Amino acid sequence: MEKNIRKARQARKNGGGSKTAPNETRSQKVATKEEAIITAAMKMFVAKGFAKTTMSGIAKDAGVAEGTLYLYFTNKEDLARGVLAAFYERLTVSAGKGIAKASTTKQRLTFLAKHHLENIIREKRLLELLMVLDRDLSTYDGGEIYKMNRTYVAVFDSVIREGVWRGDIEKSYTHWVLRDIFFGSLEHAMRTMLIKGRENEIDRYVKELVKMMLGSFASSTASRAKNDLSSLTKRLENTADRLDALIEVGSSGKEEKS
Amino acid sequence: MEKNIRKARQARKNGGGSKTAPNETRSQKVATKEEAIITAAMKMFVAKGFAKTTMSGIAKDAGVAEGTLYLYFTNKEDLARGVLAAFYERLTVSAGKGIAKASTTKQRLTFLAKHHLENIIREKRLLELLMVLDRDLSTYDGGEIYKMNRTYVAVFDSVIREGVWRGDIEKSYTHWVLRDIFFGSLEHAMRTMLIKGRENEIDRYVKELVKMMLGSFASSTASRAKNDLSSLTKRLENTADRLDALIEVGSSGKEEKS
DNA sequence: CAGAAATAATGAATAACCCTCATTATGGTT
DNA sequence: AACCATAATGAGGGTTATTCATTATTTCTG
Repeated sequence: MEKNIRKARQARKNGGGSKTAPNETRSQKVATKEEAIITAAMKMFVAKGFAKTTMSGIAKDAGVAEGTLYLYFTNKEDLARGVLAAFYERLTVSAGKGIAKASTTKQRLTFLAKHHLENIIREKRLLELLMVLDRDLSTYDGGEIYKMNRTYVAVFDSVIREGVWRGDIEKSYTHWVLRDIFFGSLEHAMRTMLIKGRENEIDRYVKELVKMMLGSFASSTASRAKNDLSSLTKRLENTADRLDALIEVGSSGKEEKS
Repeated sequence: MEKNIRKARQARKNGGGSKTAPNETRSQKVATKEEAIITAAMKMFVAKGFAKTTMSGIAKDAGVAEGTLYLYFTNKEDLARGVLAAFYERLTVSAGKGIAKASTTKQRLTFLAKHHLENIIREKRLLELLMVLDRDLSTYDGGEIYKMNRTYVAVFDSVIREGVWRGDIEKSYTHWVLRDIFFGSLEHAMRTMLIKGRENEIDRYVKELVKMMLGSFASSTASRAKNDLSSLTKRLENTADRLDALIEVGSSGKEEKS
């Protein structure tokens, strides 16, 4: 019965058509309809959160009957999962693009942090979805969001891995601990920024987080500047910074000053 | 009408009587009844999350009629807020006790981190409440949870302040950034630990987080010098290699093996 | 202490919501 | 054109948060 629709659901991602064009095959129509539903749902979830979003409202906005929603998603939670998956997909793409343009570990981490923070601030309520859907943490592993989240986080992982290889990040840190520190900090920061109206301090926040993650290599060492080791460190830092600057100018024209 | 009950709600915290003793003044009775409601609600929220917790279930467990709940709390969200406030209150007390027993900054941070992580793992679903109630982030400031959260976080703040004063923590870090990094990391860690079944790695996690927060000051001077020398050497080699590569190629932004 | 006044508690009724399913519409195929 | 598998519909069932008219309880007053 609904099996065919569900199959079509997997087969999306290809049809880029946004509006319901006149000459579409049946499965294409199904795909665009699902997109319409997800779009409408995301709009409403972002605007009102999970509880206050109604299925009837989504249906109306997507231009389908209420019952139709249940052909594409088994229930409200499943629909929210679809919304989250789409969100992660978007994030993954834009994060990958940004990383490609940055060369140093510091630049990459900075970009990733800023990118993540800006996005979750813009769509704050989607994180509520994550928590609500985490209800069944045990079965989370197989789910769609989980996979999307994995591929998104993989972007970060690759930056860390290369950072360790380059010697920018202390290798004794456990990978997944670094991940939690990075994303956890940012998501918590989002909350306090929204509460306190500190959205304009994103740059400062990102700077400090990255500094902390890069640890002793990036820190000023000013307070300990008296012995040989410190001077050596400082000199090396200066060299590395100049090298970074050189690479920055050579590879991409834009980017702000450090 | 309900005004008097609400007043009594503020006046709780004093009557320690748990059961409904025969000789109670009216406001005491009200206070114990509210406690019963909050206890029942917390039990259910923790067990089933916000959405699947029903007001009728809470009422039955607390031994009151459904309508009575609405004399003490304006709605389900307000009740959840009360539950969260009670949770923070408990956390604040136990955190304070633990801090008093620890002397060094490292010990204190370690204790706080472990304490927080263990508690939010045990009562994971309460964080879902936080997110759901964050709906009205703008009005959050005046709310009850906000205040309780502030006093809880103040424990952490005092540790940090003293740590900076003692020279254990770099003073260039912004206070609230440190806070976000600390609590955000732990709360995110909780999620991944539950998903991946890594609850047994709490100690390792806490250790790394604290190490990162204390930065270069954490390790003893002797081992630090040795570590730094080898790290410096490696980093210097890496830098030199990258510089060579850069010179050879000219200004291509790509990076690969040395 | 009786009776009045104020306060607290109750639970049936209401409205809103998610979800099901019998029915109808549609697109492709022979 | 007639048929059939698939897609879409929306009224109705069951559940839930919330209200409010009514009842119970405590406190006050003369």
